[in-house]
This record gives sequence, structure tokens and C-alpha cells, in this order.
Amino acid sequence: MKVLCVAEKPSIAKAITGILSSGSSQSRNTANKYIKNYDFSYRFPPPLGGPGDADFTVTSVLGHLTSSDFDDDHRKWNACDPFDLFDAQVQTFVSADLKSVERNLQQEARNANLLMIWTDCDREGEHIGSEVAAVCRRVNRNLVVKRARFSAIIPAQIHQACRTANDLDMRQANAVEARINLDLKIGAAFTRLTTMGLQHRIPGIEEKQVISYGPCQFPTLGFVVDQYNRVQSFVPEPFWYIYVAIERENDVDEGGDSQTVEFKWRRNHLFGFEEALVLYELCVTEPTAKVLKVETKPATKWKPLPLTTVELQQSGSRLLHMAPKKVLDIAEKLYQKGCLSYPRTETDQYDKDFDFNSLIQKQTFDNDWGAFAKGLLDGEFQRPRNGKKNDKAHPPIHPTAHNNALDADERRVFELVTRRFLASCHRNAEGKTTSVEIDINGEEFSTSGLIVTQRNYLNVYPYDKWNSSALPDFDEGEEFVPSVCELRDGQTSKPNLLTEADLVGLMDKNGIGTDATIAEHIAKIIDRQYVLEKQEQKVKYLLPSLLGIGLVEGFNRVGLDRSLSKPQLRAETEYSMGRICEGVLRKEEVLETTIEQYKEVYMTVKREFDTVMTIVNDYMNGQGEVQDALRTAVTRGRGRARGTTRGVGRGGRGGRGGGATGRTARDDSVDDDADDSENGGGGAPRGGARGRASASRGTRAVVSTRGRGAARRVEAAAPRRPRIDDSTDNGVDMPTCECDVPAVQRTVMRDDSAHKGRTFWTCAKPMGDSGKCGFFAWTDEEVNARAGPSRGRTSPAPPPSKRLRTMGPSTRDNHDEVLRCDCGLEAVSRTTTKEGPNQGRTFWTCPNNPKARCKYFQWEDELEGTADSGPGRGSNQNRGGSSSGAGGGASQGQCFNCGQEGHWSNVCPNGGGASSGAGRSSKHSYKSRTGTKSGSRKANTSGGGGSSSKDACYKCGQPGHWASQCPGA
DNA sequence: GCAAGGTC
Repeated sequence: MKVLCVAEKPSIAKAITGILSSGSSQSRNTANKYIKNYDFSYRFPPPLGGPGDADFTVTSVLGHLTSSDFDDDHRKWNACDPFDLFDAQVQTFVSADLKSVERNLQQEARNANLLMIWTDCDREGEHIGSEVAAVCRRVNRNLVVKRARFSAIIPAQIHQACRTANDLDMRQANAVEARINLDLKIGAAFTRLTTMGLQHRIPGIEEKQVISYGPCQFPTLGFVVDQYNRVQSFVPEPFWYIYVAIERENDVDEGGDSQTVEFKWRRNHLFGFEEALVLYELCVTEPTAKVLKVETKPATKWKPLPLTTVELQQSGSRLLHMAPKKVLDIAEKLYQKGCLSYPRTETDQYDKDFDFNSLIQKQTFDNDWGAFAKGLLDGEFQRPRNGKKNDKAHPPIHPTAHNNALDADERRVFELVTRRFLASCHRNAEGKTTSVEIDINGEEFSTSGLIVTQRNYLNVYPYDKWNSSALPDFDEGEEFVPSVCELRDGQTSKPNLLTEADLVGLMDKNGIGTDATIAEHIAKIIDRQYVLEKQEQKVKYLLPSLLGIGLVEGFNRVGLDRSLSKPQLRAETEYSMGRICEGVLRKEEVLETTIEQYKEVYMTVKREFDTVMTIVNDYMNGQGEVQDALRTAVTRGRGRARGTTRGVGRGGRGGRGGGATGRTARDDSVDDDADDSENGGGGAPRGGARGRASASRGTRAVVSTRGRGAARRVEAAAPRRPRIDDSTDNGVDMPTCECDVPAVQRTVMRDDSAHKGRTFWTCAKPMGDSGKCGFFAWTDEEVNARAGPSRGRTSPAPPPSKRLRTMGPSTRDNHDEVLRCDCGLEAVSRTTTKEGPNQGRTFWTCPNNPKARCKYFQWEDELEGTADSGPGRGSNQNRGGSSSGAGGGASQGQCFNCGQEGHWSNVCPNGGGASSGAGRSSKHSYKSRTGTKSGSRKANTSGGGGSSSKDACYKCGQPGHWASQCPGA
């Protein structure tokens, strides 16, 4: 019996040979310099094999064997209208450089009885297997084809895969065929349209510069632009909070050193200065703190989850400072050397009968983690946690061998994977937290300390930090006077631009690209000059170029904001591929439906191309605030906090509605001298600091309470240095607030205020006006414009923009262990006070004031633990529609027609309606496609005014025929 | 001169 085994790549052919032949095989060269054929005998039992040894030949291909391209009538750029590409024939052929591979396969297959496919066990591998089978069957019609399924190049698995080989999954292969066809048609049609439409017409676009469109690269660009807009539109919000601290002797330290214990205000912070001041006054009026509660509870830091490809790329990028692509390339090499399991996996749970012991055993020889591995074998082992994903093809990434002959980078990646594997096989770290709650005249504060009792997995996993910070003793009922009680101010801080690791996570979450190609798409949009890399210290941020932002904005402007630069369309394609794999849809159905959707999008772009071009040109060559901000960001960093936002959203030259809108909310009667407001700079002084670090600048009012009876000392009463306006009103010096508007006088009305009846100056804008500044000064105290450090005037604050739902991390950040809300801000914890089942329960929410607050919400007790596996992943329950049902990696969960969750556009119950552009595809429901083409379409009478009927030809606009048969073409 | 997905 002669068996021909074909692997996806030469290295796997060699590795499989090594295992099956036990090291004794003969190799033959082939016409392809990379490929060798290996011959050996193998004891191959029934049912697949026979009684004696079989003659095995193992060879390989080099990835996909065939290529696809248009026929001669459509291949050249000028051969046809790009629209015709949608209906063009796509030819599949073996390219010239792979002819030698094809010949070798056919030569070996001629005399074989059985062809065994050993390609990687994923969808693409299944397709490559089908290519190999087709080529071999052409020369040997009787050839039996079997598929060996394996996840790691280790003897047990390889022998098992060989003996239990089954059939190729042609559904998976068909799904890939559909993907290849769609990517080619859509990519080529839009790339030709935009390139030929913009070249030679826009200064700044080079002669041969390709303006490509790809269903993966454009949504990737969209993420970068979205985040840039979010950063630009961020408006810092000033807030105030009461800071309480006490110097106390640390009992743990026998030397009697004292430590400063800082208490956090239960209210966290307030956005209204007056309210904060009133509460602060209460505290300093009666500064004795009473200890309400001292509670010690067990605390757990969760060990890491089993490792997926995306996690590997992200943690490699964050912990090893390597580009995601490099991390994956190295993991691939390690896989080929037999050191790691297959590095492309979505699975973060191990099979029940996974053999941990022998794998851990292999690591016991290592100098750094060998002892830890030994400990696991000696009884410390605990099964890894289960994540929520399982691609059913591969286990999580884990070490399969130990190898001392690795270069430096290989060793670092191997170490990360191995330490993570060993850590996941140990126990969670355990500790005790002690929380102390105090009350100062009705205001509550708290602090907490931690003692780590068992480091457990942390002993092998230095990437996680969890250190003790013990508290001195406090007793319930005890009273003391805080050493410091201050009213401090801060402001919400700007989110960051995306890092490569962030972008990898977003793409993964939205089903853009595969584990293996995500990093390449990022490189592609940089190569196309849509995105620039901006290095800041150790971190590399991604910044859209004027071209990139212009393209996205151009497409958005013509009504395609829900399609071309957004992930929905791709997610639907991915979803459809999954349906093919499940056998629910046929390849032809998916092709037809998807092509129809993209044809509509194409026609919209073409019809509105002048608009797209104008916008791209405006961005690239205009002289507005938006352009300045981007150019500044390129040269200097991440732009300024000033309100250029709205201009970005509207895209235009300054003065065309862009930059001017930031101040439209201002009082018309106010003299506008804001354009010179460079003195002091908007939100400048926060730098990169986040959260509380940035919140603790500038003490406004300080009351020293050291010791009982200490005199109250108010150093500065006003939250901001008011500016005395030269123009006086009725002879009274009238301060000007932060908005450069004469302040108004108000009176404290609250009954519980120590200041009831006292008057103060404040911003003239009504309460609740989002542009209202935080200016405050008592009228009976001197307003001293020179006292204290000048903060200058800030530029008029534009109204806080609508806080877009962030696609970024909204869970506990692996790095600094903070929760971030949908605005990208550090979330704050609050406790439910409302009576009911949740009373007393703590939750995390957006720190912004109620008007600007996003919808982020997370119960504290539903967090998975303090060591979740990274942003955007894990346990957060607050995101709808991203977990179940979508399948196939498409996790966006929103219909691109109506934007609602829970269904896809092909079954959208909301029809096309008035939604523009791409939002009309829902009528091409799969279910309705049982009849003829025309029978499956319905007339649309409710669509956009003036546009052609849905029954009309795309090309000439006439009803009665389809574009593919258009007589006017 | 287009895409995305394999691999070299």
C-alpha cells in the first residue's frame, strides 16, 4: 500500500516524517527548492491501512496552491468599468512559481492508493487540502482522500491523527472559496474606483500611489480614526474632591515608622464646586473622624487564562515590547521547531483529558522555572481555568518541549508562553484585604490595605504585580483627627490614541482579519499612508494621516458611515462563512447576496464621488483647525486638548463650520477675544497622567487639622484665579469667569450649608449647561488675580461632545489594573443606595458628570478577579450581543441595516426604510432567494428621494433589466 | 497598480 501525505508547509512534512518514521527515512529533492519528499515504511493498521507495513511518502505544498484572478476581459485596470468586476468570471489556477509543486504532487499521486491531507486544522487548511486533492485526483481518479487532524507536532497526536484520519470538510473549503471570490471582487472594484478617481486630481497623492480598499484594511483604518476623533473631541471636566489622610504609626514595622494612610471619598469626586465646597466645609467644621467599620476579607488574584493567539500578540506587544507581527512570527518558528503547540488558536480552555503531566515534566529541566514545574508535579498542580472560547481545532498555546538552542527573541517568547502555561497550572494568588471606613461629619471615606498570603502562580509569572501594602491598625468606634483634610481639584483626563495591541484587540473582537493576518493589515494601512506610527517613550501610538481621515470622512459623508469603514459588512461576510460551514447556506447563496450588497455601496460611492474627492482634498490641502491639529500631532505628539473636535467630525476647512462650532454655545453678548487664548492653554498640564494622578493637582483650599484645636487655615478660597474685568458694572469689580464671561452673583440657598445666605460669583451659564465652567469666588473675599500660581485662562470649552461608545477596553486593564468606561476613563466605584435587592452592592461607572456620562456599568462582584486576562476580554457582562449566537468569529452582533442587535441585516425586520447607502440590503434576505432574481426583489418606494428605483439597472438607471445585461453598457 | 489568506 502506498500512502501520500501532504502537509501545508515543508517544516511540518519534515516533523511528521520524523515522528512517523522514528527518524529513519530517505529524502528526495524535488523541482521546488523548498520541498523534499520523504519515504519510509509505516505500520499502518486497518481500517485505513493493511496487515503489513505501508510505503509512506510525505511531502508538502507551500500554503495555498492556487491563485485567483479575473479573466482577460477584466484583469487590466482599464479593461472595464470597475463595477463590472462584481459580475466578472474569476479564474482559479496554479501560479507559475507553484507549478513545480503541482507537478511533484501529481507525480507522487499517480501510484498512490491513499492521499492523506496533513494541512493545518483550520478553515484555510481545509481549503488547501481540497486544492491538493483536486490536483492529485486529476492524475489518479481512484485515489482515496483522507484528512489527518492534529494540533501539536508531538508523537502521540501525530500517530493518532494518522490512524484516525477522516474526510475533508468540503463545507469549510467552500466557505473559503466564497471568501476568496468576495475579497477579490470587492477589493479590486473599490480600489480601482478610488485610485483612478483620486490620482492626478488631488495634490499630495503621488503619481503611482494606490488608494486601496480592502474589507479588512478599511475597518482597521476606521478604528484608528474613531479613536483619534475620540481623543480630539475629549473635553476635560473639572471636578473636586475631599482628600483625607492620616499619619499613623505602622504596627507592622517594629521600628515605629509612621506611614501616611490616604482615604478615598465615598463620593469619589463631584463636578460641582459649590456642592463639594459645602461638603468640605462640613468636614472641617467638625473634623473628627469616626471609624465606622474595619473589615478583613480574603482576596484573590486570578491566575491567567490559557493563551490564545490574540492574547499572545497583545501580551507580547505589551510585556515584551515586540510588534504583534513579530511575536506571531516567532511563535510560528517555535511551533515548527516543535517547542510550541500550533500558535493560531482561539481556544482558551483545555480538553478534559489533556495530558498536562508530560508537558510539565519537559519544563523541569529549565534553570529558571524548572523548580516551579517540579512543584506542580509534586502536588501543586491545579487544572487551568476555563475561558469561554473553543475553536474545536486547537488547544490553547502551550510549550511542547524544552529547547536551550533558541535565540534571544525566541527565548523571550518561549518564556512568556511557558511561564503563562505553568502559571495557569498552579493556584490563584491569595491574600487578605482590610478595608477601613470612616465618617467625618456625615461624609464617608475609606481606605484599604492588602497582605499577600500565598503568591502561588505569581512565583512563576513576574508579569503580574500584586504586592502587599499593609495598613496600620484601626479599631471600630475609634476617633481621630486627620492630619490632612483638603478640598482638591482635578479634571477628567483624555483617552489615549490606539496602540498596536489595542488595535489587535479591536480587530479580533470585531472579526476583522484572522489571528495570522491581523498584524499584516495594520502594516498595510501604514504602508498605504493612511496611518502613521507615533512613538512616545516606550509606547507606539497609531495616528491617522490626513489622507486616511479624509477617506473615512469622505465615505461617511456620502452615507456609508455604517459600512465601508466599519466592521459590520465584514462581520456579516464572516458570519455567512460560518453558515456555509454549518451547512445552513450554500456558497452560491452567500456570494450572490453579498455581491448585491456591495454593488449598492459601490453605486453610492460612485454617484457621490465628487463629495468624497472634495473631502479628501480638503483634508490633505485645506488650511483648517483640523489639519493643523493633525499636523501638530504628527510632529509633536498626540494633539492638544483644545476643542478641535467638532471640526474633525465635520471635516472641512476652518470656517466652514468646522472649527467655529466649538463656541456657538456662548452668550452672543460676550465680546469674543478667545482667539488669542494661548496663555495657559486648554487642558494642557495633565500630560500623560491618568486618573487620580492627574486629579490631585492644585490644592484649592487647605485646612490643617494636625492635632486637636489646630487653627483652620484657608490658603485660597477660589477654585480658579478669577480675572478682574476692566470694564466694571455699576462701579463693582466684576470678575470674569473661565469662559471670559462676566460672572454672576448667586446666594447659597441650601439649608444644610454653613454658608447659607452667603453670596458668591460664578459662571453665568445656567446650571446644567455643558459649557459652564467651574469658576467660583465668594463676593465677600478679595478676588486676587495675582495670588497663587496662575492657571491662566482656558479657552472656551465647547460643549462636551457626545461620548461615543468606545470599542476599546472597558474592563480591568491588565497593566495598571483599572477599569475603564466606554469613554476610556478610569471608572469609579459607587454603592447602590436605593432600597431593593441591590442595596449596598458596589458597581463601577463612568466618572463623568451626569450629562456626559456614558452607559458603562459593571457590578464589582461580577468582575472575574483582579488578574483578568487583558482589556476587552474576559468577564465583562455589560456588552450586549457579543458572545453567543454569532459564531464564526463575527462578534459585532449589530445589524448593519438598522444598527440594532440580535439579528443580521439579511433578516432585518426593519427593512431599508430611509436609511442611506448601505442600509438597504436587507431585502435580499436569504430566505427570499428561492425564486428568480427579480422575484426576490421588491420595489422600494420609500427610499431616498430622487434616487433610482430599486428595480432599476445600476448602470443606466432603467428598469427592466440588470446591470450585467445592460444594453447601454 | 486591486483583496485576504496561506507560506518561503
